[in-house]
Amino acid sequence: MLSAIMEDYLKAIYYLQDETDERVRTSTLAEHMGVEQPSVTSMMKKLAERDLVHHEPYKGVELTDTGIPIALEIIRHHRLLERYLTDHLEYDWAEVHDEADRLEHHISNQFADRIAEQLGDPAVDPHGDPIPTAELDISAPKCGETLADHQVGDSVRIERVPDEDADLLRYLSEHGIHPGTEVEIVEVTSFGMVTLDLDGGDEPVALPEKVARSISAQSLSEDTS
Amino acid sequence: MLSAIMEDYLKAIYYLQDETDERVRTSTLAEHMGVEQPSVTSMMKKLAERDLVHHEPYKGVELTDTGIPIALEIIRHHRLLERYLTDHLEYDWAEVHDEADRLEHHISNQFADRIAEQLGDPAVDPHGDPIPTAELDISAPKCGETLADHQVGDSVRIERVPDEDADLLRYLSEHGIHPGTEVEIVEVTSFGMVTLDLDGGDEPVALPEKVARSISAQSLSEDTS
DNA sequence: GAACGAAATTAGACGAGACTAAGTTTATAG
DNA sequence: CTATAAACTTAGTCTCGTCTAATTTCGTTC
Ligand SMILES: [Mn+2]
Ligand SMILES: [Mn+2]
Ligand SMILES: [Mn+2]
Ligand SMILES: [Mn+2]
Repeated sequence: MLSAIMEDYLKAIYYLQDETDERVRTSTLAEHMGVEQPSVTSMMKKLAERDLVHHEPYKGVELTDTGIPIALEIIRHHRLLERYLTDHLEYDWAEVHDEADRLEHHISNQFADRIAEQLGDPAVDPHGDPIPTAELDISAPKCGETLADHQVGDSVRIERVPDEDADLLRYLSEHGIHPGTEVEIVEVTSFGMVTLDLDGGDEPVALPEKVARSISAQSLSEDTS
Repeated sequence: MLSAIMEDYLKAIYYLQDETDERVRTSTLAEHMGVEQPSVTSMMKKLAERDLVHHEPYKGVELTDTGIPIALEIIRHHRLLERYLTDHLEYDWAEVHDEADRLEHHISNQFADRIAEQLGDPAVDPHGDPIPTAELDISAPKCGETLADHQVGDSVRIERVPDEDADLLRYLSEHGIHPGTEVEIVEVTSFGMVTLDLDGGDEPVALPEKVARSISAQSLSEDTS
């Protein structure tokens, strides 16, 4: 019924809506999809026509109750595929995003359910993002705190990393940083460089503050359990 | 570079060319693709433009040396996917064709190579069709003899079955007929009904002659080895 | 070898999804 | 409360892959 392109728009709206909790703006969507604004406006009309989004002209769009489960279905496909590619097909986590971004539109729900079963219904994808269940329940979207929100001296556990920049992912995995890794923040410079010490020794790892702000991390304080 | 649709045309031309060894006619292709003739003509122009087919107006098309490997790549994807779906994801062989027919255009060669490796580089797909290697070598396209070519009393081994009719595949597997099954032809009626006896006992299986002609089968005579 | 029917091609249109250029609306500043 | 810049939408065009209707070519028959 829906084209792959329409599905990608719905997915993008879901992500952006999740981030800001406001209506998603045409310009934001255009940038995220890599198209010009008029393309977005025209697509929003089509999606509104089908009751998948509510479009308030000049104000932005949001997913309707019909649109949300469709977006979640695609996100489920995407994240299950990523998990499957890394766990069963020896893909590097830096390579999985593009492959999943294509395949997510073309696998059946049956395919998704079968690989979920093979994987033992995993809760998160290789980058730490939660995988919606077959009933499309999704756990806590995003826990808020990032590496940049902590102080020098804090010990934190990496929760999730952004999955779209392959170069960054390669850099991170080369330096042993995955969801689950425990690190201590050892330096934050005035010019925006964050340095981490890995639990497992080795060299400290430096990250631009912009990157630090894109990586979720939770305090390792007493009340962690 | 090529759209999924273009790939499907190339694949169709390969199949049809393989069957008849002549140039493929516009009408044949139109029927196979489920489109009208002018759609085929216009697509053939585009493919000829890119040197993937040679189009002799009013006579038909054939794949060029550039077009053949592209068709074989898609066929490799298709058959590997079918094998993978049945062997690793518990699909029934009647369900795999449609899923593979979509995914074949969207998986990378890397994905294909990885599942080939996991499967141990299988030579044939679940329906008995040969799988091209990563170097795009393909073994004996089609051995010629079908169930309908044998006499009453002959014992034969099923080599391959057509993979596009899910109902037929369900019927065959319910009656224990797969590539590798050994059967004896026990009756051929004047009104086109072929009856088989399975090696493993049970009831005889009846097939319309049209179906019998679509199933490859090799004599189990002495010189089989 | 002319005529006819089948097969193929050309011509023209449409929907999807993109673009550029031009016109509106909104928000913000003075 | 008006002026202006940014954001958004509208208008019109393009390519892709399809369609129907009209025309051309081929192969065969008389
Ligand atoms: Mn996608
Ligand atoms: Mn991911
Ligand atoms: Mn296909
Ligand atoms: Mn097959």
